[in-house]
Amino acid sequence: MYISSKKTSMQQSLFPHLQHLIGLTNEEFDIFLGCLQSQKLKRREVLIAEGDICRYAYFIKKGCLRYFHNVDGEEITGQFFFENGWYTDYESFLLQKPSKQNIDALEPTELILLPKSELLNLYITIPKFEKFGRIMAENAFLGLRNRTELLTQQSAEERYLRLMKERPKVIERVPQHYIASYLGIKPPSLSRIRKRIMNNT
Amino acid sequence: MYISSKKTSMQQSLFPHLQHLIGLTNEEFDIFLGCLQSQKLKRREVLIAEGDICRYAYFIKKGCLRYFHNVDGEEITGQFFFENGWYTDYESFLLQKPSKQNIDALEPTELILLPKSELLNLYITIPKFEKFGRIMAENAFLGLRNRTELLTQQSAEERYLRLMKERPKVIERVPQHYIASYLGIKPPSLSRIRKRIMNNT
DNA sequence: CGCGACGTTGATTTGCCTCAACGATTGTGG
DNA sequence: CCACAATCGTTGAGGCAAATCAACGTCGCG
Repeated sequence: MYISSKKTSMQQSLFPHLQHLIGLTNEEFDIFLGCLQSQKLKRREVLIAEGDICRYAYFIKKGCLRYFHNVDGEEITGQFFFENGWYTDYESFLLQKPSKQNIDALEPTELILLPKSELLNLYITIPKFEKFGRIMAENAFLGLRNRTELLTQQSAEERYLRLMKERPKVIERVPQHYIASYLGIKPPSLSRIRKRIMNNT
Repeated sequence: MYISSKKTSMQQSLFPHLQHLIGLTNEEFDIFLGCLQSQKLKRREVLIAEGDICRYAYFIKKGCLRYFHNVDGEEITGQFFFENGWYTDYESFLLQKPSKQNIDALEPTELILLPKSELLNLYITIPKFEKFGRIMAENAFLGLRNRTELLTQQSAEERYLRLMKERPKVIERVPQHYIASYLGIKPPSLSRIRKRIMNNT
């Protein structure tokens, strides 16, 4: 069986991922590959800035993204995304209107890009991709629901403990002041909370 | 053209809604109608309790639903839904696992029910419904995103002002202590905020 | 080296919570 | 029809967690 070099480089992560999701044939996967582009980001490089229109869904091959928005000149971090997951700015991507948020890379990051226009074609040529789009939306929903639930947790300390338990990757790989922002508090407060936790164990 | 009495009663709200969404033919809409059930709720009646598995997507024909979950015996209100919109407990509906939340009616409410099993059938028999499922998920996502954004707003007063501006229906129709819970504060605090706003205008 | 980014710590302020008491309104049973 | 309870919003007093403001130490990097 012929396997393109592009496919070879991607199949470690993307192919099994999609295989699992919607059970593509090799032929269908080749069509899919034809739609893709790729992009690398340096640490701190901005992928989407506020006001941009998001025209891609991104598969994170390696690295880490975060999104944030500005309120009164202050960055509010909304979420972190790690390798082997999809990310897109749903609101902008779906409605093709200017993004309210910014996305940047916290580490050197490698992305695979699926343009919206190609996705719309895939919906038609390979109807299975409707399922793909649906699952993407559902996952985005569940991720967001998780964070909202976290935010409604009472005290900042509880929120931090929960984050430690549920997503240790975030604690390990993300600078502390971003975590503070994600939890809805300021860096000095997070520092004190960490101190308190250290002492109580 | 033949129109069933059931369709007649529903088409004012549901038919145009779906027509707009995915452009069903009359034939397809009839199949869809065959899948539906209906249900009425009194004020305060519970639709889904924590631990239940949500087996339906609900179209709200009339009335108002809210969902909430319990943290340490306290109700945290998560969202309000009004007539002419869909609601389902996505996490429970998608994964068919026990719901973490409760849904009740804030007013006498009339619902149209679409069972999950029927929806899965529709995905197969009328592939257009994949689009329906996708749009439902997308809308659920956008609604949730709205609330999360609201919660990350700094002060409770700002959050309340924004809610007033963006969803006056909530202010008009929902009892104040539910609004307080939705904004992440306690009723006495909301009362004081309202007082402050009255004086400053 | 010198600068910027990041985390920590102290002193003070503040926004919201808690607890409690009190009207106003609505609903209900005698 | 009235008496009573339940629900809901308001108001006051006091407390606390996190914000603010500011200074300082450390690390990494051009």
